[in-house]
Amino acid sequence: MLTTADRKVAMESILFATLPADLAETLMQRSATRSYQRGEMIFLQGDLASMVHIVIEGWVKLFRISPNGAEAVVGVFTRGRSFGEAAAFRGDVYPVAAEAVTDCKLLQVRAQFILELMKSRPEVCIAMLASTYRHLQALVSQVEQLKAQTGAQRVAEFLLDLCPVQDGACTVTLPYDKILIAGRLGMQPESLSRAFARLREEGVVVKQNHAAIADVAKLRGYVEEDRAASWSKAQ
Amino acid sequence: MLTTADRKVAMESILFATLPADLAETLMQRSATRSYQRGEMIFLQGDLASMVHIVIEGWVKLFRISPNGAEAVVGVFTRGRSFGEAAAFRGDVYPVAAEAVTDCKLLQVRAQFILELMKSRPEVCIAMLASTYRHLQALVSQVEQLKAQTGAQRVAEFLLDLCPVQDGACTVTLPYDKILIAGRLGMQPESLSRAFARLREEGVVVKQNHAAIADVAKLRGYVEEDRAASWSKAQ
DNA sequence: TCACGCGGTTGATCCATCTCAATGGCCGGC
DNA sequence: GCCGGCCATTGAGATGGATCAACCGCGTGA
Repeated sequence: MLTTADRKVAMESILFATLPADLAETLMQRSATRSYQRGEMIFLQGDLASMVHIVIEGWVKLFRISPNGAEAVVGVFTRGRSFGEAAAFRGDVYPVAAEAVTDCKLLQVRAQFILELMKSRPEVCIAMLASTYRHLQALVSQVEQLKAQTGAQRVAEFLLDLCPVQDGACTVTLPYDKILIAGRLGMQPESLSRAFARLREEGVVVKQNHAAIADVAKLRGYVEEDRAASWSKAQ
Repeated sequence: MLTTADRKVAMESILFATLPADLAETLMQRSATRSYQRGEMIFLQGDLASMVHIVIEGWVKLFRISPNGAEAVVGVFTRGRSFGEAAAFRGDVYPVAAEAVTDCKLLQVRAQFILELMKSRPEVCIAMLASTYRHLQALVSQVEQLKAQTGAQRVAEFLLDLCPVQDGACTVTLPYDKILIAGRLGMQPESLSRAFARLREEGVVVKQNHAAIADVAKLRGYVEEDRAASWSKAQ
């Protein structure tokens, strides 16, 4: 059931935010919410895609199992993020699998409804393109990070993304457990642990699921350091 | 100037292929081609995006300069591939830079024209979504490869993508120089060289810009091997 | 209450890749 | 034809991260 609060989250989601209110309302009325338990699969890689999903509550992990059996986390989403649009609009199969990493609640919209709406209202298209664009952006920056940054730098950037402020001190809450953070950042849990240890000398203290950053601007400086620079510092 | 052959390439591009012929024609007439020399910048990361680009001829590299100065290649495109859609439709800035890696010719369409067309013809939207989806797919699989495969496996997969056949022997031409291939695969030129050397024992012989694959199916097997398996083989 | 399992940390070691350096082949200009 | 520069390859050493193993703290359930 969609509560008023749920409705608000959905309306502010990337998918619906740029949509005229009446259209969003129509879509929502034709959609269902569904709850998943932690660990439950939402869909599998290769499943036929008929739904677009919007996270109302909780955390969802998108990942791919590569032929050699390794798991690669492609995204970790929480409230307001939508996923599955691209595949669902094409009536294609999902290129990734989705799993609930906490108990969670999703709003699921039949892609067919959206497609029909698109035919009559072009602004729906723009909204859909906008949300796909967000995913594209996120992936581009993920590729950049994987290719051009060390583990500790990726962790630092991850923390900065959680940070509400631009400078000064700040404490952030780690949104999900460290194993998943490690996966999201493309490393092993042990390496994440060591990355945190290394960040300690950059003024980051992690305790439980909280990270205290002494100086946000300084940490950003660390992310922007290249290897040569960090080497010269070590001399 | 658009020759008949150029026109054909554009019509078969991801962007136009799913578009009704009359619409594609309209767009093409309102667009210009432009040639770039090897090494010339097409646009910079952060430039205001007003054009959608379609490669008619040659090769284009999309890349990001990360804060620490390292370059991360996000894509390398040739004829029929379009890029810049997402940013241009939003009137946003390009999240990546584009450079001609060979002399090349592009068809450049004002995003504004496409947007106007979308308002009257919803099928245009679907075509745009489809092309954005292709980019998304490519990025997802790039992330997977970076996270879950060794360098030599990524190189092998790159070769297999170039392969026109499913099994047996095959010779492929490396489409651009090795430095760029290395960048595309997220490694240094030296590492690419060593990866080729390692693939020699999988039946791959590289000479100049040609790679001879003795057994395509066997190479695919190598890609799907995980580290444990290759380790046990070494014993 | 205690044993157990799980998430997380730490240590030791190994392996892949980066970096720096040297060399060899190819091509274009003179 | 020769020279210089660029690309590609190879070697040696440094480094980051993975892997394997041990260990700690905590919560849970018998």
